[in-house]
Amino acid sequence: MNKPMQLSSTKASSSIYDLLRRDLVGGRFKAGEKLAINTLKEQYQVGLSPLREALNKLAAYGLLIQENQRGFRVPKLSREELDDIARLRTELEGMALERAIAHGDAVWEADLLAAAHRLKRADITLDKGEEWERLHTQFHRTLVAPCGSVWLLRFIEQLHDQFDRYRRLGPKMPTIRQELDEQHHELVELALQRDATAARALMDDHIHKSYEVALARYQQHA
Amino acid sequence: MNKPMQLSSTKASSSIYDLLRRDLVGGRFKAGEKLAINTLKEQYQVGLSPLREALNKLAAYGLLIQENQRGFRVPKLSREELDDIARLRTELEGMALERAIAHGDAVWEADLLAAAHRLKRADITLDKGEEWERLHTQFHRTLVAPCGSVWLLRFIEQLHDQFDRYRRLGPKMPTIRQELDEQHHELVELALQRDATAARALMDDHIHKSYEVALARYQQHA
DNA sequence: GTAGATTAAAAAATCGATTATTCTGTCTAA
DNA sequence: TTAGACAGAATAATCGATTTTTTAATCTAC
Repeated sequence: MNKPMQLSSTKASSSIYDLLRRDLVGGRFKAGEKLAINTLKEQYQVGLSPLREALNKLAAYGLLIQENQRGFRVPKLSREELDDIARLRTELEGMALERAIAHGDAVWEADLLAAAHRLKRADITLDKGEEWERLHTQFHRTLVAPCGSVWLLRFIEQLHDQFDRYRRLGPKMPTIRQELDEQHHELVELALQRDATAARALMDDHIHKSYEVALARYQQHA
Repeated sequence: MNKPMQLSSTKASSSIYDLLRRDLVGGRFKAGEKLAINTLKEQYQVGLSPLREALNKLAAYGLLIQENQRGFRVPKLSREELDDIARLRTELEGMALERAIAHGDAVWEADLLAAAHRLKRADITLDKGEEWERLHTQFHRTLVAPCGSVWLLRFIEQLHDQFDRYRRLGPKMPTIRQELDEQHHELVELALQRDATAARALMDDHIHKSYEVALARYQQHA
């Protein structure tokens, strides 16, 4: 009766999409680099059709540039774009956070505490980076989840991915990382207290600090 | 020396993407409808591969839903989503308009006047609908173009397409249409006067009026 | 009757091969 | 010496066929 209900799709095209997205956000490809489809085919062990379908989706999503008859390339990075992304994140995530605080219920409160806790644990146990990244994304997603706007959430997620292309250019910076981690917990507190104004202000600051990290890394070239 | 510089890509995948996007926004498919790929292949006279690549892009863009192993379907419409889209449009387009008014130069002013004029002419000459739609989209695009944020423009365009799925459910309504057309010209005036506050207020009202049209059409079923 | 199994038909996803386009290095003529 | 033309190699895009999965219809046991 309880069907297997596979969470991760068995579709080749979907799994290669997830892998490529992760690798593009994580910086395993150089910005501006041209993707050699045949090489990817071997590296990821998939056929041409599913691979191309995944690349097309990623291009529509903004993680790749598709050029007329010359394949796909990784978008370049630029100071201007980083500024743009950070500014929009501030606007949209602030908006979403206010709405989430207005509408979030008890289940949300519990989810939020859980997400923050898991994130802290992953940080303490010094788990490998990819897992921390997943939990970090999940935390921010949970924070704004009950904002009531599917489209707003969609745009925020897209901007997060774009932002992370910059943030993840360099290695960890323990000092600033700790500061940002503390803000995660303060965000939870303010959210539980339903202090939308203070929460939004803190979110602004949180994004600004992350922006400074990302900018520093970008300027150390890549 | 002057290369052909084909504006419309010769790529089958791209042209079928444009066609399908236009038809999805224009309501030539029923909401919730399942797309029969083989039928589409014949109707649009393209091969399977370019067609699938276009469908994948449209799914990533939000004009189609891709289900695990059962193809593509047209997203359902809902009152909640229409409200969501209209609200976000108000926020994002207002933001973009303010920034455009702050940064737009003399070229922008000229483009704006031209776009508004072309739109008015198309309306008077009662050109066929598709051309008016193109000019209308172009006008709104021009209005916010110099906002300085590539990502904001991208999101606004996406929301416009989504909004139009509702707005274009029914036939023209001449009375309200005229009112909206007048607002286009008032928007140009306020933009040229660099009155960001008034322009934003008018834009809010413009979107709200369009929303009422879209809502009425949605409620007359489809 | 009805729930569950079985199977045939339909449709989706993928593969392997073909075609079309772009890129690269070499050559020629001014 | 160098701009342009050309040919061959590399790569992208597309096609036709195959494989896999879902859907629908029928059957069987209770």
